[in-house]
Amino acid sequence: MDGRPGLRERKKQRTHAAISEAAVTLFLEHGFNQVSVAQVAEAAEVSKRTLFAYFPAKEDLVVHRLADHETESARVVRARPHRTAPLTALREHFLKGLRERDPITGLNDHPQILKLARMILDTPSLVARMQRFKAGAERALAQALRETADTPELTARLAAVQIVAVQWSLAQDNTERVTYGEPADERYPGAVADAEHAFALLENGLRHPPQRP
Amino acid sequence: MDGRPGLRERKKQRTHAAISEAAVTLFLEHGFNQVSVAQVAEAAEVSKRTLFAYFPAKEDLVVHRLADHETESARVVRARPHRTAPLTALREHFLKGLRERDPITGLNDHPQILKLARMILDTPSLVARMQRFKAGAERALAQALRETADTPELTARLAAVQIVAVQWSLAQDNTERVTYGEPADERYPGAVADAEHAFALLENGLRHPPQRP
DNA sequence: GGGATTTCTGCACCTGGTATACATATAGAC
DNA sequence: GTCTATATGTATACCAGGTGCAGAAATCCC
Repeated sequence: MDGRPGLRERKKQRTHAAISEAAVTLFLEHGFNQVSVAQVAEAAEVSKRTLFAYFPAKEDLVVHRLADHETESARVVRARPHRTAPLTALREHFLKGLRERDPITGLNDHPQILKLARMILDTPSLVARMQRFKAGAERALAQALRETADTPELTARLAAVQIVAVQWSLAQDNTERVTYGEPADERYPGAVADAEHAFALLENGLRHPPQRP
Repeated sequence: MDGRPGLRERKKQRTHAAISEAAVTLFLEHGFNQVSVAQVAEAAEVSKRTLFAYFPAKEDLVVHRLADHETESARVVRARPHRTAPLTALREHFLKGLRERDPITGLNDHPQILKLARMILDTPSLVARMQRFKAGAERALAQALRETADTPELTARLAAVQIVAVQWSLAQDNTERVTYGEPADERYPGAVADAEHAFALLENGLRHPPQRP
C-alpha cells in the first residue's frame, strides 16, 4: 500500500536511466559503432556486467525507449469507441500522432530526436532490433482484432501485418524526409495526405487505388 | 568468349560451396549457436579469415541460399503477360510455388529442408538476417511496380510492403505447420485456400473481407 | 620459366556478451 | 540499532564473432 516503491526500486530506476542517458549521449556524439559498451559503462559509473543486467544487448540501450509502442496499435483497437471499425480507429490515431508530432510517426524535428532517428536508420543492427518490435506489434494487433472484432485467425494475422507494414512505411518516409532537412511543419500536409491515401488503400484494396499519387 | 571461367574462378566457386556445405551440415547436426565459425572453417579445410572473405557474417552461411528470392516478386511483375495486373501475376506465381512445393512457400517437407527451416525460425539472429531480404524484396517490388505499371511512388511502396508482408506471412504459417508435423500434401489444400483468401484481401481491402475464415 | 597479381593463411587484436566467485547494500524481523 | 537473508553490484577471466596486417602460396599471363 505504499506510494513509494522502496529505496532499492528507486535506485534501480536511477541506474537504468543513468546508463541509458550516458549511452545515448555518447552514441549521438561519436556514433553507435564508435562507442563500446565498456565506455558506456564507465560513463555511467557502472560495471560492464551491471550494464548487461539492465539491458540485454547493446542495441537495447537505444531502442528500449520504443518498447511502449509495441502494443500501441493493439491498444488503440481495444479502446476504440463502440461501432467503430478497427481501421478507422487506427487511422484517427495515426492522424492524431501526426498533428501532435509524435516521434513515432517520424514527424518530429527536434534536433535530438532527429539525430537519434538518423542514427538508428543508418545502423543496420539497430534497424534489425527495431524489426522485433514490428513483429511484436503484428502479433499484438492480430490478437486484438481477433478478440474485439471477431476477426478469424488468418484474416486477423494478414490484416495485422498489412496495417503494421503500412504504418511503418509511412513513418519511415516521414523520418527520411525530415532527417533530410524538411521541416516537420512543412511536411505535415503531405504526411496527412499520404496517411489518408495509405489507409484508403488498406480499406479498399489494391485493385482500384485512389487517384491521389 | 570462353566457356570456362578459368581455374581461379572455378576454385573460388568450389571453396564457396565447400564452406557452405560444411556449415549447413554442422549446423543441422548440432545447432547454429552450438557450432563456432572456427569449427566450420576447420571442417571446410579453410582458415577462419578465408571463411569471412566468402561470407560477411556467420548468418550468411545459412541464408545466402535465399538471396535469389530477394528479387523474385519483382521479376514476376516485370515478366507478367500483357494486360495482366501485377497482383494477378503474383497470385498465380505463389500458387504455382505451392503446387511445386517450392520451399520458399513453406510447403516442402523434405527432412533436410524442414530441419533447416525450423532452425532458422528458432534462431533470432537468422530471422533478423532474413528480414533484410524482406526489405530488399520490398524495394525491388516497389521499383518494378513503378516501372512496369506506372504506379505512383507512394502507392508502389505501400503496395509492395503489403504484398511482401502477406506472402511472408503465408509462407511462415505453412512452415510453422509443416515443421510441426503436418505433411505438405495434407496442408496443400488449406495453403491454397489461405493464399487465395490473402490475395483477395489485398485486392479488395480490409473493409469487406471475404467470408472464408 | 618468371614476374605481377590474387588469394590464402596465421597471428594478434578488438568488441559484445557470459560464467564464476566474491563483495556490498538493502529489507525486514527482532 | 543490530542481525541476517537476499538482492544487487563488481572484478576477473573467458568465449565467439569479426578485422587488420604481413607474408606465403597459388594462379595468371607472357
